[in-house]
Amino acid sequence: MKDLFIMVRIAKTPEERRNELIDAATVLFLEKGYDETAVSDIVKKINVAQGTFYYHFKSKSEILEAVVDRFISEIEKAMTEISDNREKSSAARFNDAVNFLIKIAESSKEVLDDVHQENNALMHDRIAKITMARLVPVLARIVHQGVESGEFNVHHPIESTDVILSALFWQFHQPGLMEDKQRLARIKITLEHLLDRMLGTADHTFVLNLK
Amino acid sequence: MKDLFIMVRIAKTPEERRNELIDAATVLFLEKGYDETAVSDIVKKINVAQGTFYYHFKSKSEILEAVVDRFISEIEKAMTEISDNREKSSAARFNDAVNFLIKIAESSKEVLDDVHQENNALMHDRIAKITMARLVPVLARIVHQGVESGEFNVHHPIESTDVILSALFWQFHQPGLMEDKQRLARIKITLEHLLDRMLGTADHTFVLNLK
Amino acid sequence: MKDLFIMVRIAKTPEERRNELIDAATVLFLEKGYDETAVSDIVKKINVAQGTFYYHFKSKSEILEAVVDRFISEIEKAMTEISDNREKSSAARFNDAVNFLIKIAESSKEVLDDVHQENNALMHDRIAKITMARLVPVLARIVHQGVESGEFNVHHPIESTDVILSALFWQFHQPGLMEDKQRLARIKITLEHLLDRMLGTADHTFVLNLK
Amino acid sequence: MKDLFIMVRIAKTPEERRNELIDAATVLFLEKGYDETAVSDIVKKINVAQGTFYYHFKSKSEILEAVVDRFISEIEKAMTEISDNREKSSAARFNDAVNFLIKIAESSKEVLDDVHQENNALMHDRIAKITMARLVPVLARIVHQGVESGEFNVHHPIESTDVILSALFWQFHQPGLMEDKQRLARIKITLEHLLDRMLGTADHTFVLNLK
DNA sequence: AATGAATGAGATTTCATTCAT
DNA sequence: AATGAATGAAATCTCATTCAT
Repeated sequence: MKDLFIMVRIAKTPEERRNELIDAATVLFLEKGYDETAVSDIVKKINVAQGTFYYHFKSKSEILEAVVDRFISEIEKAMTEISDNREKSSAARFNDAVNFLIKIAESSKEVLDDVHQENNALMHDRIAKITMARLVPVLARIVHQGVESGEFNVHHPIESTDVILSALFWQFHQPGLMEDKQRLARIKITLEHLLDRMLGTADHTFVLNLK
Repeated sequence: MKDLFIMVRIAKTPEERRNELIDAATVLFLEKGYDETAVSDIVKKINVAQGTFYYHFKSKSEILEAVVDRFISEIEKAMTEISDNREKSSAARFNDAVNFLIKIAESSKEVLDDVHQENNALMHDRIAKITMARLVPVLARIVHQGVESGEFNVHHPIESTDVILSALFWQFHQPGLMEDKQRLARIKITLEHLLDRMLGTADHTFVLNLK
Repeated sequence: MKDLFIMVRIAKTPEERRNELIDAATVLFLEKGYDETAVSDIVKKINVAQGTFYYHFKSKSEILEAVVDRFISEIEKAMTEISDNREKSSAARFNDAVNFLIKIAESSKEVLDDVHQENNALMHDRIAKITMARLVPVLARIVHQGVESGEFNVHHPIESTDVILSALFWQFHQPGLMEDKQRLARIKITLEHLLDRMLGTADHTFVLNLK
Repeated sequence: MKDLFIMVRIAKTPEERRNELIDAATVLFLEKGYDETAVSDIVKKINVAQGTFYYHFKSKSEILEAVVDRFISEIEKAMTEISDNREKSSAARFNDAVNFLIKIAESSKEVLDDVHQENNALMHDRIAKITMARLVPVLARIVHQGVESGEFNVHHPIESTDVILSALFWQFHQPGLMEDKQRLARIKITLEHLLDRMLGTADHTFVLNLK
């Protein structure tokens, strides 16, 4: 049967192919984790030959880089938009930012079942580290503005943002969190409260989209 | 060279051998990461045959379990001691607990160079998750007592402890943190300050051993 | 816990232990096949140490020998008894012999599920070959006597017996045979009929216990 | 020596390579038995890398399947040809068929020395079972036609064929049979005679090529 | 007679990467 | 740009057997 069909060779622009590969890899890395995903899985998913992969990427780890980069760029872009929205107060923008992160966390939870979540330590770790590195400055700017406008009361904006973001990351990284509604409710209240305290805002300034 | 000598057969009690193996594995997992460590590396390190490993552990992942378990048991034990020290105030005990975690983080940093730290995502992730799960209750008890004695002002002790611990974990997980002395100093001040705010204590209640 | 009990060392006569080991091995070889059975399985089954095995048997294959030998000796003994029963006609004794083989086949089918039956190729093969070698003379004697008494009409008693036995062996070796009642009924009639023809007896001389 | 040369990479069509591998495996399985043959033996025999094997077969057992399949297909094809030869009587065709089986048995005996024959229990068993399943219908058809044309006198063609074939298989499976010329002669006469009786033909209808 | 920890060879399998076409 | 067969190193795990006690 295989012999009856001539494998049609579709040449695309390098960028198109690269993106297809990154798309496939993203899904697989999320589903099965980086280590558990073979290069052969990636190429099979978009029906190209093994060699094609190595035409576009030097190695398997290079595509991880690309996946992570693209993922983060998207987040960063959205975050920057939120941060640049001059129509909202600093507190409102900070609130938006946090809720955006929550949305991201939720959508990736949908892809990852608990069993596979562990396999993702590597990718999650990378994404988290890089995201932190890139997001902290953006959010810190909001904080800084908030301090200047008198909305926030914070000593070290950058470091505080760093600490706040790490706390958020960890919380949303916990498996099963979104399912335990009672716990989620307590976490919501706690986080909102702690944000108020850490940023020196009045109670109930922040409202997280956790339900 | 190795080939010229027939290995001398030294029988030990299973417990001894098991511990030797766990010791070796711990070091290697920290140095090179779990995936990058082969069972053959472990046995070579203590000069036993490959089969010896499988006499004591059913699989490679079983020894990871053992490594993690032992690591955490030690931490838990120390933490419980700190927490049970009735001679100190809640704040002092909480302070001790945090400094103990810092000490652990520092000593594991010594083993892990930055290059290899990434390989450790899996083990770090496991340790972190389990440690959190086991440590949160212990620390939360301190917080709870502090609330009762009026030292702390916290709404949800467990959730707050969870958030605080996650923030700490993340901070100390950051590569190169301990080397950047300036940043470290700012982080120290920030964390101390945020702890005060989150726990509702007077400024400068907490003093972290970060230098 | 293990430390609290002192493993009681029970010394038995070599013959007792040997037999225990053969018993265990027989069951395991039937259940899982020779290759799939580890020496460690055998010793675990009767709670003795690995070394004990090698005190009684030089090698794993030696115990297979022993298992097969004992199995066959039992068959041979029963067969000889049947064959020596001077109160019955040759045809009746031959009939008894065949039915005895059927009984053996049935009882081993009970132990072996179809999945594992394939693993038993080796043991079955051995048993079959040796059984044939030892049983053919015994049965051939009955045939010979039957020829002399005029009951049978056979040219080469030994070779004929050999052929008849091989046919029987194969038939009963077939997986699932005993379950397919319809087929079994046809096989029964066919075998009875062919036996009559091969031995030159009147129709319905032989009645096989297949139901 | 081998280490000094880098293997030249020769790409062939999957079918070619697959067949090369099956060829090599067939010989080795016959010579040493399935268990005793390592995948590394197979690839060494045709000078390809270990990985090449797994590019073409999912597992070692898959190539056993392939070996057996090909073996049997060849037999089946030849048998069908014999069976379809309308120019010969049923008896003549049945005779041809039996002689063809004898030829197969003889040629495989050449490869298998007695010592290694035992290792082949698994493969022989498989081949025998499958061959029986596929050959019985073909031969039974001849028998059936013979009954209709009045050449044979048989009650249950299928079951009778089954019994006859099993007897033949076993006989030719016996080690050393072909070497013991005297015994072979007696077996020849006996089989010829029993075939006549079982199929209800006149004496000396069948002539087996055993010498 | 018995113990059981230790041995070590060897087997199957995976997979990132290469390269001739 | 793409193909896909081939590579080969490396890894985990099994198990018959040994041997000091």
